Amino acid sequence: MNDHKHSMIVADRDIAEQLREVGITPTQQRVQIAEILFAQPQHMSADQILAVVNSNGPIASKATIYNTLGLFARKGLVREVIVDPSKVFYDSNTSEHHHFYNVDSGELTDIDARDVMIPNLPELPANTQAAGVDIIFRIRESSDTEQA
Amino acid sequence: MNDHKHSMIVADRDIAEQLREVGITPTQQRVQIAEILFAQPQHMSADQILAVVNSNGPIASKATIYNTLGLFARKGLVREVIVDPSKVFYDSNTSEHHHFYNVDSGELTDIDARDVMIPNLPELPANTQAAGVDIIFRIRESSDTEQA
DNA sequence: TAGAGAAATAGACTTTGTCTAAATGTCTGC
DNA sequence: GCAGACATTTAGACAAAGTCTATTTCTCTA
Repeated sequence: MNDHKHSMIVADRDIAEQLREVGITPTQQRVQIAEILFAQPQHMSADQILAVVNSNGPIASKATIYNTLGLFARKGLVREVIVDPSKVFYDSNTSEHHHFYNVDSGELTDIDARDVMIPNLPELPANTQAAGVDIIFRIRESSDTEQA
Repeated sequence: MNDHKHSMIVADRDIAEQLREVGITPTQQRVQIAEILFAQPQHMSADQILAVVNSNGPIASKATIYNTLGLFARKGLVREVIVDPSKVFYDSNTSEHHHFYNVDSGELTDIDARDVMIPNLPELPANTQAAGVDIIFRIRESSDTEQA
C-alpha cells in the first residue's frame, strides 16, 4: 500500500531538492508546508495546515498557505478533495484513489481505485476532455447504536 | 428519460398539494421556490434561486431560501451536489444519476446511473452505513481549440 | 375568528478564501 | 560578494456563501 508511482514527494528524502525537481523554488514556507503534508498520506484543510505550520511560532501567513496549496495542486503534488460544502481538503496521496466521506464525523478515508473501477465510462459531452473522476461514498455512523 | 420514480414533484400538478403530501406546509415562498426548481430537471445555486424568485418583486429572503432548500433536501425533493468549492448546487432531478462537471464553464450535466455502474462496491468502514454515492467526472473544454 | 405554533424576515455575524500594495527574499551575472 | 530583477511573503482589507437571532407575520385548528 506504499508503492507510489509519479513524482510523489516522500518525506524521507530532501524535500527542498524534490520541490526543485518539479520546478518549485523551495522557500522556507513551502518546505515547511510540504514537510507537514507529506509526512504521511493524509487529508488536511487549509485551516489545519495553517495551524500546524505556525504551532511553534509564526512561519507562514494565511495567504501563503493558500498560494502554496494552489501551487502544489497545479504541480500535481497534492489533490483537492471537494466533499464538504464548507471547506476543501488537500490530499497528500496522489495515487489513483477515491474516498469514503463520513458525513457525521467529517472523516475522509481512501479507497484504492482498483476497488471501484467503472467498467464502461460514459461518453463525454462534445468538445470536452476528461480532467479526472471523483467517486465519493457518503457514509454515516451505523444506526445500530443511534437511530436517524 | 422522463420516467421518474419516487414522490418526485412534477410541475404540471398542484405544487401545494404535492408539498403537503410529503409533509411540508405549502407557504407562498415554498411554493414559489418549488415552482422554479421543478419546472424542469436542473441545477441551481441558492443564489440563483434567490435571484429568480425575487425577479418580479421581493418574495423570499435569503434566509428563507436556505431554510427551504435545506428542508427540500431533507425531504428528498432535491439533491445537494457538491462539486464546486464555492457553492452548492441543488438538483431537482432526484432519480439516480451522476454528473459531469465542466470546470471551465461551471456547467453540470446529468449522467444516468446505469451508464456508470460500479460492479463491486467496496467494503464500508466498521460501524458505518451507506448514505449515497456521488460520481463526478470533471471535464474541461477540449484542447483542440485552446491549449492548457 | 382568536390563539398557538410555524415560518419568514432583516440584518448582523461567521467562515473560507481572494486580493492588494508593500516588504522581504532569492538568484543571476558580474 | 553584491546589485538588480524578479519571485515570494505578508497583513489586513475585502468578498461571497451560508448561519443565526430576535422580531414579525402567517397558517391552521378549534
